[in-house]
Amino acid sequence: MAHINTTQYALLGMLSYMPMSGYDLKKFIDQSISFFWSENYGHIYPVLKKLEQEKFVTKRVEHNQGKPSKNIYSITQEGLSVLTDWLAAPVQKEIYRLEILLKLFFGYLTETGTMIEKVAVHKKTAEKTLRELLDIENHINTQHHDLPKNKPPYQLLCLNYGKHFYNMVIKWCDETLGILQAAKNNQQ
Amino acid sequence: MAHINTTQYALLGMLSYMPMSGYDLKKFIDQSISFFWSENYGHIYPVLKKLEQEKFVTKRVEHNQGKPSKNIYSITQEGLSVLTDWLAAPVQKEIYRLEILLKLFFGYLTETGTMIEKVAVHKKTAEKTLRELLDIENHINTQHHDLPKNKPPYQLLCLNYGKHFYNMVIKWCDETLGILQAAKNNQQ
DNA sequence: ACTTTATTATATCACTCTGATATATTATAT
DNA sequence: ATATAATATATCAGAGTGATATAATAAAGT
Repeated sequence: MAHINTTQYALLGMLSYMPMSGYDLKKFIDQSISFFWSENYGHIYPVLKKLEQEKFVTKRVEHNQGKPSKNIYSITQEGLSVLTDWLAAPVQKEIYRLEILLKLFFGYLTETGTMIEKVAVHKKTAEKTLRELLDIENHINTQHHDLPKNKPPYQLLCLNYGKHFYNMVIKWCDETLGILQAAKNNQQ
Repeated sequence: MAHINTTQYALLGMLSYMPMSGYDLKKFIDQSISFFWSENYGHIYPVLKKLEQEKFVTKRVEHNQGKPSKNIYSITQEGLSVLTDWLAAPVQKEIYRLEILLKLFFGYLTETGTMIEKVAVHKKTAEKTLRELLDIENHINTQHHDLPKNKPPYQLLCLNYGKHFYNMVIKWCDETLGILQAAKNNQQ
């Protein structure tokens, strides 16, 4: 067997905020947790169907003028229960597959300049994502939404991970670029 | 279509070091790049078969006394060529799926103590991996293997990423645990 | 008026990758 | 003599990715 299906819990968690369609879920995920989690239609729709069969969500059809109809899913008591069970269960082994590092590991097979370019692009991407995260943080901080009293600011804790992560990536890129550039200068 | 098959390049890259069997490849990967890359038998064997059909590797059977026979794969000139082409190609979009953050994001649905435990375990795991990385670094530094002159120390650059990453994770865990503990004390 | 393009919405498919299990051989420990 | 561990390959169900197909309506360009 593969990993347990984590997508179902991601969807249930998002539906605990509010009832949504598959299309809404994708948009919501992309706009809130995309820096550490992603889902795609090819998985969302079949998983929603499965969750409905298991009675963890209920479906109703919403007819909209000016837009196609959509299937709105709501989480059930049973769904909320399996979601909180999952929250308490141990985290599965995290799998990292960092293609940038795989290329760098085999860097000796190619020109130093090729690797410099890869790392430079990686840095640019990290800087862009960091700016987006800071925008989100700003957005959360300026809107005075009533956070539940005495509950930790979970969204900000996640965001803080992103800030730490991308700052670290930028720092590593700078260090690495320095070493690569020095080696390249030495070659000439 | 899904992502392009990156496993084939990981295997070709490893075979550029020396000819190996599928079993050897798995061991080699687990012992060298497991902190940023993983492969498993269920993928290694079919990909090796495909690489052989495409003439990017050749197979010979090695009969060993005391051990089962094994299929030793060697990279061909053509294989080396597609490998270096891949090195020069842009890095695919990196996909992050951090289950620990997904749980934390939905933390408001459960007890603060549950989330404290998750983050504490995460910290312990990071500390253990960091210690393993430092052992590998020590190992690389003490063995005086002749690094190619004027070539950047690519293995150490990758390792350095791991050190930055796990140190960052530990720092974030400490910050997060402080905030969660404060919130919990406030609840009582 | 007509066509193109963008957005909303769902479904499906080929392919990648994961983790478990099955099978077989030999070495080592009990 | 038996159990266990290590070596070695193969296979399978299921998770997850990204592309494409389909269809409805809105907006924009010609």
